[in-house]
This record gives sequence, structure tokens and C-alpha cells, in this order.
Amino acid sequence: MARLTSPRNIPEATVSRLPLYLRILVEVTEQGEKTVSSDRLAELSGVNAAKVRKDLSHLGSYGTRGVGYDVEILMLQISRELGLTSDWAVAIVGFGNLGHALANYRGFTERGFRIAALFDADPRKVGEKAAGLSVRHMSELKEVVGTEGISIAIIATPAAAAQEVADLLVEAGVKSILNFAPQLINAPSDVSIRKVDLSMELQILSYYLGRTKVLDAARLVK
Amino acid sequence: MARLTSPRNIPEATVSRLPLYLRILVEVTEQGEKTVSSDRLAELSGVNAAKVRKDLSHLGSYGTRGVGYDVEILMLQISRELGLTSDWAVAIVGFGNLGHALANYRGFTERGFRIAALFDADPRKVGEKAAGLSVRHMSELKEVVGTEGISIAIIATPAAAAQEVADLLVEAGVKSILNFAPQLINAPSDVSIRKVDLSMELQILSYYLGRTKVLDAARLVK
DNA sequence: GACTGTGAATAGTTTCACAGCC
DNA sequence: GGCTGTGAAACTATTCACAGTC
Repeated sequence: MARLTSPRNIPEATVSRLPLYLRILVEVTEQGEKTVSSDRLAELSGVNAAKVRKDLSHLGSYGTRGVGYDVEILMLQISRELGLTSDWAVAIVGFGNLGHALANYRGFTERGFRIAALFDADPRKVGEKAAGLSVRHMSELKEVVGTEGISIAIIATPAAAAQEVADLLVEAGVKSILNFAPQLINAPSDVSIRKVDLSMELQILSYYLGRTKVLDAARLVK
Repeated sequence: MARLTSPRNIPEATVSRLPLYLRILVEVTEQGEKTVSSDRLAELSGVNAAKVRKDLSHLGSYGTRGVGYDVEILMLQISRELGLTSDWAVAIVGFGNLGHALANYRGFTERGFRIAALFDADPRKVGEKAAGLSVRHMSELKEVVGTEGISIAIIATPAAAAQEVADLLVEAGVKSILNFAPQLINAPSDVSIRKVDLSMELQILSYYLGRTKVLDAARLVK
């Protein structure tokens, strides 16, 4: 199925920054501040002020010239746009080190993502507990996705299992996948996939380390 | 210090894909294939073939028209460009769930990143063990960074501690930081920082979930 | 005939700069 | 005077399309 443009279409780059602004706004609220300027948001988020304004303009006009943005209203608008007005149920597949850590990660629940089920293919792990849940066997996946109303799944399996797991998830009706396995996942185009590859991040840092070294060397030669 | 352009300057977007190609090439080698075309690399990496070719052209001309790329040579060139020809020593700061999981993560060592030290500010965690290492107290950080030759640090602390930890790391001479704390980190411009915000990833997925819902609804109305 | 390397075209993103409003 | 909202300009990245090479 082809992806249609949504009613109000927000650029990808902007979407990926909205959660950041939301986090900052929560912090600002906790400080008791009622309004915030694009300059202040820029400072707190590490994003250029013009970019903040352009990003926020995609949500509509919720700022007041000369004053700034009403923090409360802006939070609401961003939450609404991101679909965070109700909580989402999340499943974690793969109960190794990473899956275990993610199950216990406070940040998810704090931001309205309820970890609703844990799965593993290894019968020895089935029944282990974390975050008040027992690990279930993969064979239960389809059923549990239905009963728990799971919309988002996190893949934290070894690379070799990732595609198979993704297929099962798609079959069960999951439309959003966050993939931690270092493995490309193919899925129908109506399924959103994001990936986090931890080793890749270090390898990218390694590149820039190299560049700095070259600079240092150049400086020494001078 | 201002960031200078490096000798052969590779676009950021390309740099961030080089580790991906490298991973694919390792897989291809294991299959015993000696050459690989941009089409095949595209298929295996989920990147468009023209983009693959343009990316690789930034390394120089290591392909052969009518044949493809020599897998061995290409791996070597990418490794060299990414500065992965020797292993890097990595420190993990923060020994909570996530820090613990990262310490045991096989992917890092498999790709040449040696976890060389673990730190935590909590005296009760000091002495705990993971991956053959004992957790050390933050007060030892500066010294250990020197003796272990640590170039890259991973911050896996709560948000509130992240900036302070980053300051200590910078003071100790660390030039690359991977930040898992949901908190902006400020550092001198010669320090590279990458961030991974797990909740943000789910929030972004939530946005696209919302879009699909709208589509489904639209279909139902029709 | 198969495949790379790359200019040219296109698309997407960021930044500037300022008119317009409070 | 302070600050938003936004066209226009600048930059970055992607994709096309094909000449050039093996």
C-alpha cells in the first residue's frame, strides 16, 4: 500500500525533533515558567532558534509575537501531533542483556509507553520476570499482541532472528518496530521501522576521532 | 577551537552509512563472495544503489566497471576511513540497567571496541563486576582514562548527572561521547557527541502510528 | 552486457533576514 | 523592544541518467 500524505504533513526532520522539544517543555514547566521563547528553547535543546520556530510553525501558530510560546499549550499541541495523548502498549522481543535492560528502563513508562509483554524464543527464559511481567514464549506472540492491544514492538534479539521476529510481528498486526538488532528488516510499507545500532554509533564516533587526530598531527608539524 | 575540514572530507550522511556497508561486507565475505555490485549492496543494506555508489566514490575508486567492488579491498578502505584499523578503548559511565547491558553487549567487542572500564558514582555499585571488569568510582575516572588510553566514553547515567559526567570526561581528555541520557550535553567543539534517546525513538514511531490510523479511518469512510 | 563513477536535476533541510504583531 | 512566522537564499542529500570502462 502506498503511503499517503497526512492531513497536515510535517517534515521528517521536524518530527524527529518534536520529542526533544516536548522533553524540554516538561522541564521548563517544572521550573514554573509559563512561556518560553524560541531563543530559550534553542538554548535548552541545542537547536538553532530559527529552526525551532520553523519546526513549531508546522504545528500551527501557537506563539505570541513579543512574548513567546505558552508552554502548556505547546506541550499539548506537540503531544497531540505525536499521538501521545493516550498511552501505547509496547512489547519487547528478546530477553537478553539488552531486552532485560529495556524492560526495566524507566524512561519508557515515564513518557507514556507501557511495557505490556516480554517475549523470548528460548524456553529457558520463559517465566523469568522483569518490570512485573513474566517472559512469554514467542508462540504466544500473536495472541498477546491482540489481547494487550500492542502497537509498538522492540526487537532486541540476535541479528539472525530479527527478520523472522519481524515477520511474526507484522503478521500479528504490529505497525511500528524499533529494531536494536544489527540486521536490515524488511516489512510492508505501512509498517514503520526505526533502528538503533549501537556499534554503528561507536564506529561513526571513531571516524570523527580519526579526523581530530589528523588535526592534532597537523598542529604538531606546524 | 574551530573544526577544520579534513583532508578528504566525507559528507556526514555518508559517514553514518559506512558502518552499515562494512557490516554487510563482513556478511558477504562470510558467504565466500569475492566481489559485490552496488545493486547487491543496495539490496542487503536497504539503501538505494545510486546512493551506495556515490557514498563509496567518496573513498576513492575501488570498484571495477562491469564487475563490482572487491569485497576485501572495500572492507579495508572503509575500515581505514572509519579509523577502525586498531581497537579503541571504551569506558562506560553509569552502571544501572543500561550500563550493565552495554557492558555485556557482544556487538562492541565484535567490532573492535574494547570495553576497558566501568564507572559509577554510587559507592555501593563500586566493585560489582561485568564483562570481566570491576566497577570503579568516578573519582578514578581521570586517572584510568589516561592509563587505559580511553578515547570513547558512553554515558548511561540518569539525565541529572549527564552534564557533570561529560565535564569530567572532557577534562580527562575524552574526545568522543555516546550519550544515552535524555539530556543535552555541552562540550567544546573538538569533542564529538552522539546521542541515543530511547524514548524519543518510540515517540517518533508514535507519530507515524497516528498517521496510519488516519489513513485507516479515511479508508473506512470511503 | 554489466557495472561503476559522476555530472545534472531534484528534493529536503537549514539558515538568514525581516515584515508584522503584541 | 521583543519575539514570532515565513519567504527567500544557501546548503546538503538523494536520485536520475548515462558516458565510460572492463
